[in-house]
Amino acid sequence: MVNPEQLIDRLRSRGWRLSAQRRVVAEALQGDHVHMSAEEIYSLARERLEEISQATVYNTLRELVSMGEVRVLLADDGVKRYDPNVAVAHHHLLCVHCQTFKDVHPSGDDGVELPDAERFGFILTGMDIVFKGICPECQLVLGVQDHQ
Amino acid sequence: MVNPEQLIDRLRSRGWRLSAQRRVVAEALQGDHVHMSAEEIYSLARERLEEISQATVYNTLRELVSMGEVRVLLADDGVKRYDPNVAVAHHHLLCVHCQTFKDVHPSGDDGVELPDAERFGFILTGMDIVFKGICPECQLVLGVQDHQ
DNA sequence: TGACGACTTAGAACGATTCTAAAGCTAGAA
DNA sequence: TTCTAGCTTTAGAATCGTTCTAAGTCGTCA
Repeated sequence: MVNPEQLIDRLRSRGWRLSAQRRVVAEALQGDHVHMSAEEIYSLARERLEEISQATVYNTLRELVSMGEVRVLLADDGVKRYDPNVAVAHHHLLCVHCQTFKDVHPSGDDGVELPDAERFGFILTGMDIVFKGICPECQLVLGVQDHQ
Repeated sequence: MVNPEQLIDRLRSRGWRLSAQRRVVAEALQGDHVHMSAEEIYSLARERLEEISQATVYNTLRELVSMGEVRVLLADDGVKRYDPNVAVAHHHLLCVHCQTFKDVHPSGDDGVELPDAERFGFILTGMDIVFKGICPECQLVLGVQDHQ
């Protein structure tokens, strides 16, 4: 598990000016949540600092992403989710119904390679694996069963 | 290479009513293009059928997706691209600069597995692998070089 | 104290997509 | 052939997440 202070500590040590607004956004991110949307982060931040504006949440998130401290995930609904867990390599499991992401560490992922003939002259910078499925809560809602 | 008539043939044999508008959308999809956005498909369709409306393009694409004949890809810009090549299993290579997708067939992808302990009770329905990189055209634009 | 730069804010603007309500087509019945 | 019911198309409005704008606030350093 990630040290809950990690993100804020990293930001401080990078000399990032830590206003009250930025702090509540960072705190919301590093809590033990699934990866949240900007909207969810906004409402969580608001519980702690009522005056914070949506624009500040968006500004802060955009800045954290461009600093490389937070990663953006796009669910199938097109809405961005924010993943603060950049320090540890991992992939994702997405519920196709409720669009929730979970971090996962698949086996065999280091064996995946793109043959030269399929690189089309690209400079490769990364690879993401997304498993898709239906989470337990949505299985109940949908009335589906896991036959395995 | 996919038979260029495949998509339209499949649709016809499924009893899908093939209007002029739907035909030009399907033809645009199955041409030898990279995976296009709705906007790009609209302008291509328009070259062949000037009166076609944007709404029809969106309606048709949505229907093709829900029929399972076309797959949606979300680039990092949040804009949907449409992949008509559902018949053959494949993964994707995305240019992080121009957001173009190419189909690829990595090696070792069948060795990737999610351990039981990491499934969190999900019913798994699929796995997508997306390689990211910079395409040759964008390398020129950006002035970066491939050192390998 | 003043001034500058960084940060925040409300609200407008934006862009992709979906919705709405009306009009147009088409296949098959009469 | 004509009629009709249902599917399809249309323009434009609406939606929603996100970004932009321009003004206001704050903190820091001289």
